[in-house]
Amino acid sequence: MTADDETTARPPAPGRRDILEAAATAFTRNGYAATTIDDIAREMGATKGRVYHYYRAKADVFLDIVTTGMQELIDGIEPIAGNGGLDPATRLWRMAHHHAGLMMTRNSFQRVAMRAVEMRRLGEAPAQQQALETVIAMRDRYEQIFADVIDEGRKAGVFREVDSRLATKPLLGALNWISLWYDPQRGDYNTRQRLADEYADFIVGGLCRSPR
Amino acid sequence: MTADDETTARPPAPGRRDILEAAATAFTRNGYAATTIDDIAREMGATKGRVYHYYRAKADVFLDIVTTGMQELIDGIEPIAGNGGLDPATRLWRMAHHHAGLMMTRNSFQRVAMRAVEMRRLGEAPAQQQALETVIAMRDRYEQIFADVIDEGRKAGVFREVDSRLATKPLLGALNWISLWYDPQRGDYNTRQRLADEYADFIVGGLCRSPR
DNA sequence: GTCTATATGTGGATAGAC
DNA sequence: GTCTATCCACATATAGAC
Repeated sequence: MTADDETTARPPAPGRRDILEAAATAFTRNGYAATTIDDIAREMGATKGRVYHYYRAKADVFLDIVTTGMQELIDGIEPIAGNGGLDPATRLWRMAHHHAGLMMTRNSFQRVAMRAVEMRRLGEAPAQQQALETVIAMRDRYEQIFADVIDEGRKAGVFREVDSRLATKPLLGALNWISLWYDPQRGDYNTRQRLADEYADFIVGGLCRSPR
Repeated sequence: MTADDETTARPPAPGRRDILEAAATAFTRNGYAATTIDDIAREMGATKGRVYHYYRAKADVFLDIVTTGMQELIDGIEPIAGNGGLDPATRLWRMAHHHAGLMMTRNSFQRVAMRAVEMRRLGEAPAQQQALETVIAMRDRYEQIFADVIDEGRKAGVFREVDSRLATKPLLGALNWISLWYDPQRGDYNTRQRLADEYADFIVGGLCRSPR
């Protein structure tokens, strides 16, 4: 294991943290293209000199938010998916529950991360293009973790006969959509838990064999 | 019923159709803010003079796409929701199926429409701001149509005990997400039907009483 | 109705003071 | 490490020819 493992993003350095938080908030408010570097700087009570001291370009700030967000997702569900002591339906329920939670508690980062995946290009720089494709690859890996658990449940007979890879689409679509409508200002711990419960029930219910 | 009914958008005039199609394609590719009027014009083999002959501003083009897309959604499901001859689960299944279909066959319009709802502002002009809020209102009405059918099914005992309004979130989230990953270039009629079937099954299954 | 200029504002990125 | 000042490219929107 090297310190520069390609498939694992490390948390951002302390100096960059404030910038990422401010930028995530600003991107969430107005979207990537409509957000200016001045917006980001103003969000943290500074000027753009500060931003450009830590990042070469706006796209790099964006990519750092996105990879951080994706890594948070992966770190959260991998231990659940790999817990062989639990049956597949329970694991899927907990994975969905955890994912839903992150969409709320880490709303700005996750909302920005969700947007990145639908982008095709992110500018002229080939390095940034490659970074964007790395993010897409992280998303694919993430979907595959869900697909594997679905396959286990299907073979065990608890889930319907579905194409597991395709089945992740409505499942994660429902969950990801939370990042678009949930208002992080509102709601306490309990309401978030109840909401995540509802989502997890809905998702596992949608995959289980029909009662008829 | 007046010709200028506030709650019903009419289809765009013929001269505007080409512009909307081109703009929807361009917005889908690069997003609203990153798309230039030149991009839109180039998309239809013209120059910006043409666009500005029909629309005062880029935001107006955007809003015309969005209201058209939302109206297509409403027109499609209202007759299904109002069909008293069908039980609630069947109606919900068909509504979900139809919605899924529009996300694929009308991908560019629907993808742009989905984006509008998450926007808070769309520029400085108050008229555009008001138009954006009208779109949000259309979305709310649309969600309510689903919520009403869910309530019927809940009272009839076929659906779980859920907050119907909240239940529309995972349901429509799963469906709307299609617009983000589906590639309209690929897939024929049959594959679209199969996909819509899967989604409708998943959604109705997620709301039905658990088999246990 | 559609085009080619062009006026005008704005935003990403850099240079260099402190 | 943070700031101010500035360059330069580009995009919206307009004016006016055809």
